[in-house]
Amino acid sequence: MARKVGSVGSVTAEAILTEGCKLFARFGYAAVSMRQIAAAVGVQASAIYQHYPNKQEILVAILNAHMDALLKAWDDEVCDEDAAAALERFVRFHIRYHISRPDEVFLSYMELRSLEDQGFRIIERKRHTYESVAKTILRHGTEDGTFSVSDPHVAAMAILAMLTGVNTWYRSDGRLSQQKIEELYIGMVMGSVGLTAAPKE
Amino acid sequence: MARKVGSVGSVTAEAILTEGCKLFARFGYAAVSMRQIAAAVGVQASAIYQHYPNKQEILVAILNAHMDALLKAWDDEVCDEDAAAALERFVRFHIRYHISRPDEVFLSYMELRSLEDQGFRIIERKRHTYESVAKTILRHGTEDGTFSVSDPHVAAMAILAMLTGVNTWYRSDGRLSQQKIEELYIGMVMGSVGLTAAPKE
DNA sequence: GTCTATAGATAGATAGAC
DNA sequence: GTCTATCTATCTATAGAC
Repeated sequence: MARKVGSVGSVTAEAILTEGCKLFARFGYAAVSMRQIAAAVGVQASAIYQHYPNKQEILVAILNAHMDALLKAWDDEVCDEDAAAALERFVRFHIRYHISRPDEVFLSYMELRSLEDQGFRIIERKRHTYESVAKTILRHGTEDGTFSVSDPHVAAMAILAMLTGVNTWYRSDGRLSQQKIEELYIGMVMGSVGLTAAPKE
Repeated sequence: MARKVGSVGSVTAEAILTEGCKLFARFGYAAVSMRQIAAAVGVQASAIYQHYPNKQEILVAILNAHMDALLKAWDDEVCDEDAAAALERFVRFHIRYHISRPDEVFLSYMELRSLEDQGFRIIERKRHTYESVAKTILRHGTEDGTFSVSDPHVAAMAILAMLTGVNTWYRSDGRLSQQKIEELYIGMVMGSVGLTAAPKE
């Protein structure tokens, strides 16, 4: 058959990323075939190559889009405030953003190993950029005496791991609301950097 | 060729788990072929089937052995002590144990999705058993007033994620000694449960 | 217990029609 | 832009020799 009636390339290209992300997150990059992705999109496998040169580039495109969106979302959120408020803002932002995109988050943590040289370097760089957001907040707060942190780098990695870990147990129909979860984690994060009371509500 | 001179089945069976673990951790379960595992062990692919009925059972055996060893190691360590000391002991234990087995740890977090029904249930049960270790320490410490924790379940998951996250950045030739890392994390964990000073040194 | 050989399925990717 | 058809490679797993 020739082109489907009403088929639009950009729609298919986008659907490949969406469905690929779901499938890769669920079964793993290596375990998912081009035919599976194509079936989820509603085209034949060969049609995918019109939009991406190979399977690897689909993964790179998914992770790239995720990291760009994450960095952009934080840029839109950030404002001038004291260290404690900035940390609280960051905790809320990270939890909210990551909870709402479980597949992208899981992929970007689990499938780094499936990236080949160039793709890996690009994604890794963006990950470091995001990590440095947390690190900078902690360093400023430590320098101005707000936080008691011996090692801002380790503290940033510890806090990020703790926050991202929400995704391993969070269920939208679970016992706790997202709001409540944010409060619990803010309490723990503030405690971990030496603050006992929440800075401002 | 017939049996290799000096070949011993139990040695091969063990080597399949060791090499399989390394390969699965590095490339992912689905991406690793029986031929790759066999080559690492030094036999032909078909020899593997003398020891494990299929690829899936290799993964199950690796994860099972890891979880059993982890639970046993904690059982050997645990003793009667107050909540703060127990939490400190747990933090040190978890970091030390997980840092020394990066491949097993990575596998047991990343490849749960590659487990089929029965294997998944078995491993998941053991993981819950381990999580309940942390949860029980936090609950007791909260009940006797040592800790300020609003939700022991969430706190346990948060602390476990934070501690396990060490594996994502730790390098044995890095800037920080294992001892120093333990101290840093103990400080953060104690802070996160509302304790400011280290309980005992 | 391990080998060689191979069956049978499925993978990523391409060619050419429409 | 998508299709059908197909190439070539590789996979898991088994059969049977030693």
